[in-house]
Amino acid sequence: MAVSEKEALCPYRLVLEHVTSRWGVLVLIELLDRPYRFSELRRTISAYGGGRGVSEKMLTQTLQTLERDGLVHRDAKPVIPPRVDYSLTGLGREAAEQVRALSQWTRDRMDDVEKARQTYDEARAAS
Amino acid sequence: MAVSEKEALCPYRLVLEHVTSRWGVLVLIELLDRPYRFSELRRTISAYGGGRGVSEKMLTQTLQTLERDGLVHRDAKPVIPPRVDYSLTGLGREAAEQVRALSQWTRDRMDDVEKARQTYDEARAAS
DNA sequence: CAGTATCCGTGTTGATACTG
DNA sequence: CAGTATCAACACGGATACTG
Repeated sequence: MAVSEKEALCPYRLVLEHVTSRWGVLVLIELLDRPYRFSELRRTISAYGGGRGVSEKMLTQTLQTLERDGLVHRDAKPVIPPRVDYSLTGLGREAAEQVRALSQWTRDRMDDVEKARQTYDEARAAS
Repeated sequence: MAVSEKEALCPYRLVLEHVTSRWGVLVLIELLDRPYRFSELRRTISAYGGGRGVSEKMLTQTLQTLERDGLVHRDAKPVIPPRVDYSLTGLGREAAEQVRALSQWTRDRMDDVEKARQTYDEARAAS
């Protein structure tokens, strides 16, 4: 997420980093489908593949940041046990769509990238 | 950039992180305009605003990663003093355009974000 | 369930010095 | 000029324990 001295960065860079942050990307993409509850979101994202999932802490942090930026809407129902639904705001939806597009592109071009890597690695294996 | 255990992440997530990494974003956007030499790129990006600039190390790392992924082309001329030009590949240009779009969107919506933040902060200042 | 608070390992970052 | 190598700091991310 990057929160430290990045307060010193130009504001828009900051938002960009929130949006493109490790978990920010996944949260936005998931919420594009439908609203999610906290744990539900956690499970879904964790199952996403690769490394282990999000810690509660990181998911909380990510959601709070995105909420503060006005991209995510938090709806806490005053019931017991607690129930909180997260969804995208209009602003958030715009961002999420861009992110999804980039993510999609990456998947589409994966073959080219892998090929490029192979070429690169072979070239320097010949040292 | 993120290079550690992220080797364990699904490959496309990895590329996505390269592309959206702190300096990766700026490199791609700058190279969209024209080719740059190493130091030139370093100065331009550093002047970008906010925090201090890229360290040589980080710029090198970023460029190497992007080159390996086939997004950036490195043209090292065998002269003294050394001269190396960096430019986008076709693949890189596609990525860069997406990134620029996202970056542009962020700038455009900055006002809304700032407003949202203010609202958010005020709401919780009333604690 | 949905968080908060705290602590700690480790990776990423960046200064600095050096090389071709 | 265009890097590489080394080292130290610090922030990030996660595990754990606790709360409403």
